[in-house]
This record gives sequence, structure tokens and C-alpha cells, in this order.
Amino acid sequence: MSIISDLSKAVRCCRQDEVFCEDVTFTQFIILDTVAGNESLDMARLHEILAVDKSTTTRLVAPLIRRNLIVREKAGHDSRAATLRLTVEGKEVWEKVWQCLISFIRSIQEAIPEKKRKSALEGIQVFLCALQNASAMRCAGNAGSECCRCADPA
Amino acid sequence: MSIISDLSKAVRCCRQDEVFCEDVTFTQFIILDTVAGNESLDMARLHEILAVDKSTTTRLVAPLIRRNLIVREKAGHDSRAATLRLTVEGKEVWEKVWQCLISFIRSIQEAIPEKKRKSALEGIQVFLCALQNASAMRCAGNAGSECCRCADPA
DNA sequence: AACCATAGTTGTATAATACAACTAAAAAAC
DNA sequence: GTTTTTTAGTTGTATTATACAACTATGGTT
Repeated sequence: MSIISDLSKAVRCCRQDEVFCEDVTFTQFIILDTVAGNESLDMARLHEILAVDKSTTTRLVAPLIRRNLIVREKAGHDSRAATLRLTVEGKEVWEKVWQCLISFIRSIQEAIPEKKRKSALEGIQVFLCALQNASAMRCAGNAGSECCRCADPA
Repeated sequence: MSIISDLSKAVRCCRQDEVFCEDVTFTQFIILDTVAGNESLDMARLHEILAVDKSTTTRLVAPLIRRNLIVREKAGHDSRAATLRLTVEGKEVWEKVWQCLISFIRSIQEAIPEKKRKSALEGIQVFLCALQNASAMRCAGNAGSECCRCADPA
């Protein structure tokens, strides 16, 4: 139990620099990073990746558009759909935050005794898989249960 | 890098049942649990444990008081200070959510191959320590740096 | 008595998130 | 070709968590 609360605290600790770098939140960076990995990206694809409500995707992208880090265009195949691309400024910001994050991750790795690094990374991956599976199972398994109300699993 | 984003996603997955159980969020449960572990608890102690701003502690506790799960009293030693206690109803809700959580944690454990359980738990603990250390170091180490703005480490 | 520090609250604000309802476009059914 | 259904994304509304600044009231120090 304390692991989950520690997990939650650790992630908040991480996100506490909510204005993470270049006035970009961690979630916003995830979006920049996802869009950077493609010439352009469908909104539909983005909210699949983010695993949030479509409305949330719209809200998360809006400040990045407002700040001219991302530009939104009509998709060729469907006028309802939109595609996203990084602007020149968006690429610059993405690079800067990326460097920031790299050094942060490096300091995490350096804080782990070298002999334990491999098993730590394996351990956490196994745990995260289990956590996600358990969450998915809980939603499905408890469907209709009054005890728990669940959103769709990611 | 993807570990941190997976971590963030996993914790959100966990907290996605934000109305976790009995209409209590995960953070609210943490508070109930912390208060339950003591006959009564100082607010000052609570916000040390939560590692958030004092104002945030006030905000987090308010809905629990409003719903009569927690009661706030003046501390004996200092009229400015407040102490918190669970009500009878608060204890009932705590027990219910606790059971919920226990079965959730059990399903996480069951989702991990038995042979890997010990190393997974060790791995994640090592990682979380490193993450928290890295966060603290980053705030301290970068003090004054324009690149990163930091809140106080936890 | 005056000044400083502390405990907690309140005003203000941001970020993330979701549900319901909506518009407009595309796909399916007839 | 028309009608109905589905889909992509937006908007209204709302909650939760969080922090900074400023505040009041109380306690501690000089």
C-alpha cells in the first residue's frame, strides 16, 4: 500500500516542477514529444496515446497552439479530423526540455547503485505492467459493482 | 524517459478512479489513513506528511470535514493549531476503502509472476528513492538557474 | 511593550480531467 | 439519392489538486 502512495508522491515530486522547463508542463512535454516523433499526427492518434477523454486532449493541446509551439491543420482524409505539427519554435522548446529531462533522468540513474540498475528497471517495468493490468481488471471485473465506479481502462 | 511517462500514466490509471471508492479520492484516503493511524493528528504534522503547501492541506481536509468524516479541534498546546480526528462515519468509510484497496493491491501482486515479486518490489523501491533524490538534487543543484524553477523538495 | 515567527485560512489562479451536449462530416442502410 | 447512424473534435460545466501572496490571530523572543 505504501508503495502506491510513494509512487503517487514521487510522481508528484517529479511533476511538482509543474512549470517543468521553458514554462512547459510534463504533460505538455509528452505531447510535444509525441508530435515531434512524427511529421504530423492525428488528434485521434494523440488521444489514443494519451489515453484520456477527447475533450481533455483538446484542452491539453490548446495552450500549445496558443503559444505557437504546435499548429493544427485539417486532415486530408476527413474534414472533421485535425492533424498536429510542431512549429519551428516548438522544435526549439522540445529540444531544450528534452535536454533538461535527459539530465534529470541521468541523475536518477546515478542515484541508483550501478549493480542494482538493471534489476531496478526490470522491477519497475514489471510492476507498472501489473499495475496497469490490475487497473484494467478492476474496471472490468467490478463492472456494475456499487463499491467501485470505473472509467474505461486505458 | 519512457519509464517516467509510463509511471505518470500508471499513477493516473490508478487515480483515474478518482472517485476511488465511497466517493473518496486517493488523496482523501491517504488523509483518512494517516489520521486513522493516530488518536488525533496535528494539521502541521499532516502537511509535513503530505509534503504540500499548508494551503493545500487546508483545502484537502475541508471536504472531509464537510462530509463529517473528520472533525477538527483546537490543539491543547497552541490555540492557533488544529488537530484532526476521524468520526465514527470516517472510520467506517476508511475501513471500506481500505478493503477495496487491499484487493486492488492483491490483484497487482497476483499480476506479477511470483518469482519476480521480490525483485520487482525491491526494484521499484530503489527507483523511487532515486527519483526522489534526483528531484531534491535538481531543485537544490539548480537553484538560481533560469532553466528550471523549483519548489522546495519534499 | 514591541517585534518577530508561526499555524492555518482565504483570495486568486493554473493544470488536468471528465461527462454531457453540441456541430459538422463521413459512413452505413435503405 | 435520401435518411439514419456513427465519428471527430469542441464547448459548457464541473471537480480535484496545487501553489503563491496576503491575511488574522496566537505564541515566542527581545
